[in-house]
Amino acid sequence: MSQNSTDTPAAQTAKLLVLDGHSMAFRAFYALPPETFVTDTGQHTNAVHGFTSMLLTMIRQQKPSHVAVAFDLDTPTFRSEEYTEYKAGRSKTPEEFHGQVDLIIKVMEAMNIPTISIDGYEADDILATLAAKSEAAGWQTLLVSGDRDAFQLITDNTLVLYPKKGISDIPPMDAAAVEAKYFVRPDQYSDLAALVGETADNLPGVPGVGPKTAAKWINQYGGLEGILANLDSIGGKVGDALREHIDDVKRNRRLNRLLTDLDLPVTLAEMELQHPDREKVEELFDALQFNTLRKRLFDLFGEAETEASAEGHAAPVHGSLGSAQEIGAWFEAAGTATIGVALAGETLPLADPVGLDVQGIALSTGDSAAFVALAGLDQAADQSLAEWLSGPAPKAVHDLKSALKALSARGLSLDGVIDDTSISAYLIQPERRNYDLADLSLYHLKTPMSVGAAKDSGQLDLGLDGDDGAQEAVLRAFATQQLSSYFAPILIERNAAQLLTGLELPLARVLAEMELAGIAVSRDTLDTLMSDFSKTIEAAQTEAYAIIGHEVNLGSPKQLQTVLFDELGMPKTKKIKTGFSTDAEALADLTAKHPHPFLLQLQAYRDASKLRQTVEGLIKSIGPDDRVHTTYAQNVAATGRLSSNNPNLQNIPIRSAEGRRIRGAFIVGRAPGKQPFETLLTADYSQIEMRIMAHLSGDEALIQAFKDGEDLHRFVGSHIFDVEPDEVTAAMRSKVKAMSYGLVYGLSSFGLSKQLNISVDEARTLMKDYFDRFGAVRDYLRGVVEQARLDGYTETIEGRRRYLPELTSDNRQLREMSERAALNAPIQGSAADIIKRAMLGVDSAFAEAGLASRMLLQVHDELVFEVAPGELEQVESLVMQQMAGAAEIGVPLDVHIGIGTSWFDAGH
DNA sequence: GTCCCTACGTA
DNA sequence: CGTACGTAGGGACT
Repeated sequence: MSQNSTDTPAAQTAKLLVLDGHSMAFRAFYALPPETFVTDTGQHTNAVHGFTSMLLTMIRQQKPSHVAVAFDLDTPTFRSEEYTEYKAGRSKTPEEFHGQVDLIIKVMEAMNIPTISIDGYEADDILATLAAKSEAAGWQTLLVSGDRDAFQLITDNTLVLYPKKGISDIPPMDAAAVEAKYFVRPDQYSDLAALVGETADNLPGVPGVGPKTAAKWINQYGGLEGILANLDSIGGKVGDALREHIDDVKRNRRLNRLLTDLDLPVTLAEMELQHPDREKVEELFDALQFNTLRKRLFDLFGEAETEASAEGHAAPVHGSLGSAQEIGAWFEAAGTATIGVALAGETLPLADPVGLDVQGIALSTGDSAAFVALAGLDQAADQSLAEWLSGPAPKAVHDLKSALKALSARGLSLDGVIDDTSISAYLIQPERRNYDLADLSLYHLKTPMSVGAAKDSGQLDLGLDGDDGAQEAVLRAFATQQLSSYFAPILIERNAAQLLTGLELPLARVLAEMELAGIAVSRDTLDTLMSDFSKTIEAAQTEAYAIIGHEVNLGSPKQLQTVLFDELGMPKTKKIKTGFSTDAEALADLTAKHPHPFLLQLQAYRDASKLRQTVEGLIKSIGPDDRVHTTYAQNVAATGRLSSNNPNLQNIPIRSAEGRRIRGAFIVGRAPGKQPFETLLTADYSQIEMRIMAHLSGDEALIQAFKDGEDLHRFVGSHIFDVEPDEVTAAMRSKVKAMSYGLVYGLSSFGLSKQLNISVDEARTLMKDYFDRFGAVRDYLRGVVEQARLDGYTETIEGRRRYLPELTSDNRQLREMSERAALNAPIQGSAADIIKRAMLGVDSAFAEAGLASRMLLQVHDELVFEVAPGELEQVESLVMQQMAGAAEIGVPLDVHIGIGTSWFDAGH
């Protein structure tokens, strides 16, 4: 325990940081997903990454002068010798954890940080010994451990960091914190733990005694010794239990006492924090594929140098910007770099199309961040900000469409946007389910979107700790900037840069306007429908109950199964996970085989309930402007289509007469403060997918048919049934239609036979005849899958990719599903490309012509417009022109236009 | 409250 | 055993 004088630098600057390596590695392991952190060689690195990241954060935050890491060994310890069950019952370490501790030790070597382990003792004993040495030298000590036993070591100069869950930014525990939590002093903590027991170490305590009782006794008798001396005077059931388990308590206390007098192979002085071995770090981090961490590490150690040498030099502007001068200076300093922009504010109710009440704007380059609160800006500052936002300076945002809507409510515009990371992430990975910024940051940058990580990059010293909204926005701005610069080369490599800049980003602006516009609805019409559908529902319900003689929840498939298959003894339908299907197809089947009045009432109930549900949803979403504002998602459909939600206006009924009535509730509206619009106009592509199929396959016969403007299905029918076009019957035509569309989805002969209610043989013949006549289509469909297997992706006419790794799966079901997706994606996706192109064209054409008419809805192959008075002719011609001219695909793009004061009327 | 399942509306 | 979506209720779970 001797302490020679060379071990002792100036006491006021020395601060020792010691980590319990194993326990922190475990914490890191469980905090980060192992599947995200794996090298090309298959080595998992999540624990290594998390551990290193946490260490860097601590070095940055705590600024220790000395650092060491202690590890347990696998060999027995004096504790397991005394008590063989010590730490027994712990689950085996997960497969993915293997090898990671060795890697952590290598990282420590590269960073010149000593690692210590001692045979027969645990890491916590090393921590205790080091704390004692440090204490004796008059240093400060920070111990990082996941073991609560370390609390006994807390003094005025020794603190313990006990990371709760994962690795979070929590302050170190001091004596006051221990007392607040456990009601005993740190030096009494081991007494308390001995009484209560420690599950993690498999040390049972006194049954029925928790921290509260233990603390009470300790405070009453001064500690375990006092309790032992007064054993007999402790009453109650717990007193009996204590006496009964007193040997356990004594054993616990012997085992949880940490040793402070180990002989260590390293002196305190040798723990002085040094510069990392640059070469070793480069080599190791290359192997581990730690690119972001490498930068953080070198930034951290590089920064210390520059900070020291650059004293008196103007640091980059950090912090809250309040004046025009500050704002200008920050942009000046930022130069021409792309700046991440994120908004802070209050989320508005779901029904409000604006979404967010903007209160501030966060900005971030790679190494400097700032926040501008909108409130309290003087006119000059306001103008300076507005000009920058609407100017050409390159910006990256996450979710451009939302930002545009929110800013427009503040009279602000946003230009110069070169990236929307929610879209670029989608173009890179179109199957991903969520594009939350924090998830993308973790997945792509391997960096949690946390205050700690940002601070390590020199980003967050803003003095904004009190303002969560601002701080969070700065974090988002930073993560957006980082992601954007990470994505930029990937987008180019994947041929997606043009798609982003030339199509999706401009489209976000068009969609923002459509969402803000919404579409007018007639509340009266919807109310009428509501009551009509309700009447149908009630009548069907009453009848159904009467028929079976009791009530049943007609909306419960489970209860219906009982009625249909048990009570009414109907033949079994197709099997589903929870029994037998009661879906519409199954009910139709049953009606054919086993007619029963209950089935009719059930179907009537189903139909009307579905419609009422649709109407109810619409009524709920009517805004104060008597309009419904949907939200389009640009990054949901894997094929490149848009999707619509809140409410979904892409699935408003049209097939049944009753359902179609709902379209009558969507009506022409009036612009605020202006005269009413004149009419609605719908424009839809006819058979766009078949035309794309003709184009992609290059089938001359199909192409010619489209060029000649023939009735496609009649034309195909005449070829495969070998009759004159006017001899194609309705039945033939509908078979051909089903098959043509089916092909686009990868239909099998089995599927076709089921759909058309014909034999599989007949279906097979039908398909063979089709492919005999249109051989290029068959060749194309085969080729698509083949090519996709080779490339790993399919491509649309705009180069939009869909990645299909499962085309080579051993699992047949997965593989065949991917094959069908591969057939469909280029066709559905190209159609999506074309209508998106058309939307941009229409938007520009309207703007150029100075029209007040506007686009309201997109339904995959249809656009809905509100036409201002006197503009009908122009709108019709521009829309036709832009939609038909959206792509040159060797067959004409036929556009059908309808006009009317409601969507229903316009659709006829 | 959350999740899965079934069902069903659209292109 | 036909692609792509969003929504809603039931029912089982916490």
